[in-house]
Amino acid sequence: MSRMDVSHILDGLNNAQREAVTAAPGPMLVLAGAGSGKTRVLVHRMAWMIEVEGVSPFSLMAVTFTNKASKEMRGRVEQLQGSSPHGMWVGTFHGIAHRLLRAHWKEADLPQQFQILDSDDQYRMIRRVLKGLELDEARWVPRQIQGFINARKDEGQRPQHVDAGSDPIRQQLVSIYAAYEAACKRAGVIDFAELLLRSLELVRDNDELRNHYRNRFQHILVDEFQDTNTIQYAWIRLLSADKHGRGAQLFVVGDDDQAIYGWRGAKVENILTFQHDFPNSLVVRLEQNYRSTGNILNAANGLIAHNEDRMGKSLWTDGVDGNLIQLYAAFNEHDEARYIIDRITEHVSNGNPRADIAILYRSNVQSRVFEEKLMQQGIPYRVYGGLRFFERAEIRDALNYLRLVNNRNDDPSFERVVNQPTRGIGNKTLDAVRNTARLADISMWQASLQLIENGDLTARAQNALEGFLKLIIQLNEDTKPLELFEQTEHIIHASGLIDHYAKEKGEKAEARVENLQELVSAAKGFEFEPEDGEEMEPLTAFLTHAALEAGEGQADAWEDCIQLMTLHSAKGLEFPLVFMCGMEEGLFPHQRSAEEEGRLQEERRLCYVGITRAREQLVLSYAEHRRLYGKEIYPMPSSFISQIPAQYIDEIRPKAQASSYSNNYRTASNVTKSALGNETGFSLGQRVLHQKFGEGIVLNYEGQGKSARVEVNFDQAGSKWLVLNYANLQPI
DNA sequence: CTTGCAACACTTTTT
DNA sequence: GTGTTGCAAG
Repeated sequence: MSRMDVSHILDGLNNAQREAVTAAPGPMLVLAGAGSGKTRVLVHRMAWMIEVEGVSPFSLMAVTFTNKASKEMRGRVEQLQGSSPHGMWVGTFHGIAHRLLRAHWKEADLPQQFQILDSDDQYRMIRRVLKGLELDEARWVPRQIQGFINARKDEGQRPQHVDAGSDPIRQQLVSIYAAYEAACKRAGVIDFAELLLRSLELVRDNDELRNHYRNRFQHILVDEFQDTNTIQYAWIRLLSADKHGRGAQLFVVGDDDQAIYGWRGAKVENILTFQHDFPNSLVVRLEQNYRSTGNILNAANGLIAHNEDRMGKSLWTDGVDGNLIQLYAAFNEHDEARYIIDRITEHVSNGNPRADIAILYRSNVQSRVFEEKLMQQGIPYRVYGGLRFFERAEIRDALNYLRLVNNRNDDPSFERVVNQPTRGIGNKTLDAVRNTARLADISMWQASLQLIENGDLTARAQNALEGFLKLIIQLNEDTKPLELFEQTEHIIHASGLIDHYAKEKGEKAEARVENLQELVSAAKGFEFEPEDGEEMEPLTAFLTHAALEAGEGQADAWEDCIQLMTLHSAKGLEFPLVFMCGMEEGLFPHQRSAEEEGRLQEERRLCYVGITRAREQLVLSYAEHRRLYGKEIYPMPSSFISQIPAQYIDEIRPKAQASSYSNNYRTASNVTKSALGNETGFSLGQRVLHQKFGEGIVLNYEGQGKSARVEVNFDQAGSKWLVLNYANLQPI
């Protein structure tokens, strides 16, 4: 090999990173701690392969879990390389699986224009199947069935593979699974799990194709390897090099300490399996952290050390120790929010951007209090999660019209839009259609035609149904010559969808109309970029895009605002100032995870993920009293707090005096409020009304008799000390 | 087919 | 406490 300048690839890498990037081709496991520069390693590894090893980008594949991650990876490769290397496959597992299935739809036994069923479509489909089987939804809960089917698929099991034994419930589940598969096939649709399973079967059962791709891909890089499920790993494994070196070299990067998706089928064990499957694999640990202060890292290390079955890793930094982690014991969730927002206000008034600040919580309900108070104070914030653009009802309606116009046998779409807007096709008519479809094993469209032809319906129903069929046929004719965005525009108008929403009142309806218009813009701006030999109808490409990339959450115009999100959504992100709230037993670790040791360990990893999001300052908080789902609870502080070595924690108490009370309070969590016993007649956390200041919450009290005072945090006026004798507080 | 009311449940989320 | 869903009446 001639000497070449590789400094741009290697400069700035530490020893471990360098070892990973420059390792000779061969199976490789990189255990990358939080903030240790794993994306960097992946990207530089690709550059190394291309520039130094002389591997063609055509022979590289890089797989991620999210679109965001794959976009970032692609962007950074371009940045490093100066241009986008062509022929390289960078994408999500689902994206790449989809690509394979489009290319080999015949071999995969799919219709050429197959559509993707997202979770919501899938749920509806399952309910239809249950109806068809005349099963009671109360007994056969669709959500559970959906979970069952997806879990089977994630394990690689078809209905015939599931061993139901003599368990009648399980046998029934399997037959529902089979009926669901048949329905999907009839409609020409496949769900998310099916994308993966089908492409696994494709390369597993088709020698020619498998050999083709094994010849093509010399290197496969996998991000977030700890999140892979059974079939994702099996799929990579199929393409990987055998003992003769034929196939791809695997370069997998992951962190067992950040495995937080076990509940959705991810198998951390794949890390161990990998080492077993590739005994000659090289293992590199990235432990130097470039994100957080020493104290934060030590806290994280201390906590995660309580987990068993770890690969073992310890983060360190050559940076400063920084501040201690602060712990605030709040009286209740309002006090917790008040404290955090006070801190935020202070931080921002020191000239820091709001976007530097994140409030992290275990479950979405917790965002409410913060939202209320932030809104009240006019502080801009953004809540992650929630419905995304392509998941909104009106958008799904429109897309389903597009789908149905494109493929009349698409039953899920038929069902969704047949009476949206209402056009007199009620349940009775639909039941007839469903029954006919089921009995004759035909689509609802065909069944409708048959019913009309045979005159099996009442005149009214027949008219309405015929009207709908004609509408779809008309839409199809009218939109044939049009561009995608014109098709979209025509369909939302001619179907009556947009009028339907325009007639509804309220802000919500207005937003829906706007969203529909936005959909037209999205279609206009949508450009399908085919890569080596990919072919897709613009409409199919657009629908695929909608299913595979549901769009941004609250895609507000970028504004400098406080970031609110669950701990799960925070994975992969970082913020200078992080608040982790609701650090309480039952909330975090969550009640439902408490019973099993394995699930508890996953909660602990989630806590570890949260801690390692913080760059400079981490603030933990818990409430001694919380209103949750309309019930009063008096939780214990999270066990995770005590599992962080005490020397890294700085306890901030509202008032020393109050804390001793509240400590008693906590240990006697089942004792009633009156047991608090003080002379003020008010209890901590109680809501009170003041003539001038309005409503507030009792935070603290001191003194006795005439001099007794209470501290009240008023919703509007803020925190004040009041002498009880004069204040005339009313309990609420 | 729409409206109203009662029952219900209530981690975490990407594709 | 809130939002969604199912069922029955209008």
